[in-house]
Amino acid sequence: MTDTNKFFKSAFSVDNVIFGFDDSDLKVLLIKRGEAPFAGKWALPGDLVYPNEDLDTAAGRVLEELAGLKNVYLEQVHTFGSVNRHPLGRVITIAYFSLVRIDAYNPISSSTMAQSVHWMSVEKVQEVKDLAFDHNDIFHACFQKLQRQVRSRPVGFELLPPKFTLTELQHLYESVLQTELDKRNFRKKILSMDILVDLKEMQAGVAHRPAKLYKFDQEGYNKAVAEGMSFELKESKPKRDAEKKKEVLASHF
Amino acid sequence: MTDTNKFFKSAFSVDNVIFGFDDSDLKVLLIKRGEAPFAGKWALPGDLVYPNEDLDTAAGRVLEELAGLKNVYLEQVHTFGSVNRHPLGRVITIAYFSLVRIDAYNPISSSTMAQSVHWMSVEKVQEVKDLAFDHNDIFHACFQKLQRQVRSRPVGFELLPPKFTLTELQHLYESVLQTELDKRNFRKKILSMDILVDLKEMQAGVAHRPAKLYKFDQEGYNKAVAEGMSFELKESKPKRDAEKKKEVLASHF
DNA sequence: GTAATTAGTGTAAATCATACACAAATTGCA
DNA sequence: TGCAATTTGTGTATGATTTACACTAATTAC
Repeated sequence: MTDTNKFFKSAFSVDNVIFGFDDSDLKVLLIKRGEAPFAGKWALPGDLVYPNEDLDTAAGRVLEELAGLKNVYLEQVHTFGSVNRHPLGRVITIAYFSLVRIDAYNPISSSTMAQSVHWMSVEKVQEVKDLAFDHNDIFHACFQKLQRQVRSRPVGFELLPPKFTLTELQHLYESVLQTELDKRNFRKKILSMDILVDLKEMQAGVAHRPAKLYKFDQEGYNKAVAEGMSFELKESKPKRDAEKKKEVLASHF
Repeated sequence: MTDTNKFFKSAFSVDNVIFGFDDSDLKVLLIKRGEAPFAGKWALPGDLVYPNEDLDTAAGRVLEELAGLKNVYLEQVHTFGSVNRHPLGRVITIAYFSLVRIDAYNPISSSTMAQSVHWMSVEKVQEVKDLAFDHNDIFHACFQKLQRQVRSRPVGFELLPPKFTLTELQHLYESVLQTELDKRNFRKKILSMDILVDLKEMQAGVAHRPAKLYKFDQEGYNKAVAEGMSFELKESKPKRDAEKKKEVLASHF
């Protein structure tokens, strides 16, 4: 199947779609390239994988070098390997996404890689059609994966600060799913999952009724996962007849 | 991000978990290796990617060289790149799975790669713990992916002959999901999806009441997909109290 | 103290999933 | 010829889940 003397000049890199959540906006960390190819274009952070480095390690390294963050949630998404995707040679790239708390973000200015780093909202990224290389495709694949993930894992907890309100959590889900959710149904559901702890604390300094604060219950989550629980989400928009039809088909054997 | 002079001696391969369905058994195509490393061990079919070849093309080529099959359903699953996964050098591999009809399988005996090729049932593969390289991990990842896929795409149609009975289709689903399904509920559901055409033909030559034959309705499927339909499956085993609890959590916002 | 703002809460109706049993159609064989 | 064996094909009632929806409570700013 493999034969070392068939090796040819090639390399592999990792690229990382780093998601953060900030003031009701889901954002992605991009770098403005200073050098050719694609000088001046926005690109996803990435790097070649070192000879003695596992792929996941390389993706983690990129994140650490760029944002000073260790041990964040990281997931491999897809490998992009079109022959001509890189102008300087045959370079395939393994795409990852990661979830970070923007409030913990700690840019290392001395990074040689970071010419100009920017948290861009996903809406904006979706409008920028000329990211470097095939990074539009990579972003798209990773965002889609996140949207699927959020339905089966309470992915939100990596993105929010340690204490948060139910409204903040709901807004996070709405940003990820790019849809609106019904407040009462959302609360009913998420509370029934037994993955939140009511901190018996209140929000302070807001010009309206203060909200209760919650934290993520790691134990409750582990138990739920062990029991094979899945976390599903559905939008709450009013359904018209045409839309209702779909749902008939979406049901189960 | 990348710099051609940083290239080091490395390569990438594709490995392919080829699923087929035969007499109520889901099977995988394996090759018995004739040469070191791992001589005598079962391995997944794969090959190095050629310098001017896209990844998907390479995966398709492996399939064509080995089984004489073109244009089959092929999907990238995961990339495996542990530093020491290959004894002869740094070789990462991009894993694919494909779905083929065993009745269309057409082995090319002159293939230099094929020492000994065998369709092994997934149950058996799950018991064989010493596939070559990290192929146990690769198989596992691909089978899991198939199990997820089958819930959101009518994946079965690539695996069955053009005309089939509902019972055959049900057995296929049961093999993939490794569970039993309720006959009446399965039929109700799959027929409601509008992806099957009743051929108004009957099975012949069976020593019992003959079943109706169906074919896959490509148009109906395309339409359903366009409408954002999802195809979900659930097992039909009796639920005891402990199990019922999970389902409460599995519901939707 | 009043306006503005957001938090927090319950219920009824519709839909969907599940559990379950028997008659019909064919072949093989006595 | 007909009876045993086998598999097909079909409907309904129950419980669970999802959905839609509106008002009161708590706070700040002025």
